[in-house]
Amino acid sequence: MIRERKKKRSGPTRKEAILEMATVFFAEKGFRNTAIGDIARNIGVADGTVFYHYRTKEDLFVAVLENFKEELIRESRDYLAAGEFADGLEMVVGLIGFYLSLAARMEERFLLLHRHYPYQLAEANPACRRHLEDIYDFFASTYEQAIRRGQEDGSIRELPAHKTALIIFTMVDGLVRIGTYRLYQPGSLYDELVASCRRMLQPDKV
Amino acid sequence: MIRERKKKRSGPTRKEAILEMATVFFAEKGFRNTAIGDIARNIGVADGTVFYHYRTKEDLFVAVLENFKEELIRESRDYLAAGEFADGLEMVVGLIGFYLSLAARMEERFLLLHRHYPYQLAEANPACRRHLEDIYDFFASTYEQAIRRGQEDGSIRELPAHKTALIIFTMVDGLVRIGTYRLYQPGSLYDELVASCRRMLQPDKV
DNA sequence: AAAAACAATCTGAGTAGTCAGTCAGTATTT
DNA sequence: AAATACTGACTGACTACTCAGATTGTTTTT
Repeated sequence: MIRERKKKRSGPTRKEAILEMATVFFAEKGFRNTAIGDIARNIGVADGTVFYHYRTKEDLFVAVLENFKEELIRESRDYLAAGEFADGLEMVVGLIGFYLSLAARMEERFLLLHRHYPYQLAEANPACRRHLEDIYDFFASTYEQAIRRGQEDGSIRELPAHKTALIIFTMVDGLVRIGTYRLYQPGSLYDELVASCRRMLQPDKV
Repeated sequence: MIRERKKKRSGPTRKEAILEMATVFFAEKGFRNTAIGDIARNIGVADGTVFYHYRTKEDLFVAVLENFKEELIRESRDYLAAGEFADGLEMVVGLIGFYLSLAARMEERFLLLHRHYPYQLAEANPACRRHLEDIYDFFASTYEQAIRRGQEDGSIRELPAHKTALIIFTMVDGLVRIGTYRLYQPGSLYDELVASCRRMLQPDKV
């Protein structure tokens, strides 16, 4: 079989192609409903090739999760580095908008986090658990920093920063989930969500 | 085989036993990871018996969901009928507490709603979709009623009742989910959640 | 430069296992 | 006798993973 050279920068390597295709399938159909053969066939590769690069299906899943985590965190860091926020409260609002835009842009991949499988796997697989914790810790601590900043500059009232961060993150992530389920049309909730958070965080008027 | 009589009130019928055991397995292990044989073996019944009462595995799942929906709504109605609330805001707070206690009491069954499978099935299976919509509509509209009542009695400010109801429900349900995943210890978030909601809903002090 | 040796990558038929659903026949109830 | 409830061996389809051998890429030797 004639195969394109691959080390010489001609697109993704096969290992990368497998990871990408696996991401699509795991997100869209779930772990159990994805056959290794689905992935292999879709990139024109033999089943065995998948197992050459990833020891087991589970390993492949964890690699997909790790890859997604890294992209998530990288993009978020970029946003935070570029963004200038008037105060802590505006930073919280900015983060909410960013998370929602990220979820819209990576809609398919976010499904990975909104399925039950990874959390189940996390109980038996420490690597999986670590990736999930990394993701949640990253966002929770980012919200927390914004809240503390707001408390210093007076845009946010005194309240437990960590707990409040978790509550806001839960809220925003829940909104994304509702959108995915298509039980409600979600888009219109954004403005109200931001307004609710402002009321929740702002100091009482004096 | 000697079999206990069943129509004569000696415990659940076999059909009911199958439904119960299926609930446990679908909730705990998911649809795809539950084999009909698991259910049958655990109640000492042949595989064929399950298919005698439920045409397919999918039908059985929808029956489980319907059953859960009915219990959820029945219990909630009982709570609402019994509860006396000082005003609309206290009713919202009461509902939050009730939902969390329900989720704790039916922890296993709530997993049914926190898996992705039912929402995926809903896209192809109208009965499944209807049950999910019934559940979400019920809770959303209950919160909405409480908010409207609060707006009449002055305990809640002017805000879009329906959207706010969805936001609060999302928040509370998200809290339950976080608890299930065991990534954070959730219990301690309850007080802060209620405090956040009060701030979100209360009129500005004048 | 060609050949040979070595290493890395890939292949796909094969294995062993699982499981939803069927059905012909048996047991129980009415 | 008829209807209903139940059985469990069987079928057909699927699938994770293996492995012996093929192909390709790189390095060393001649």
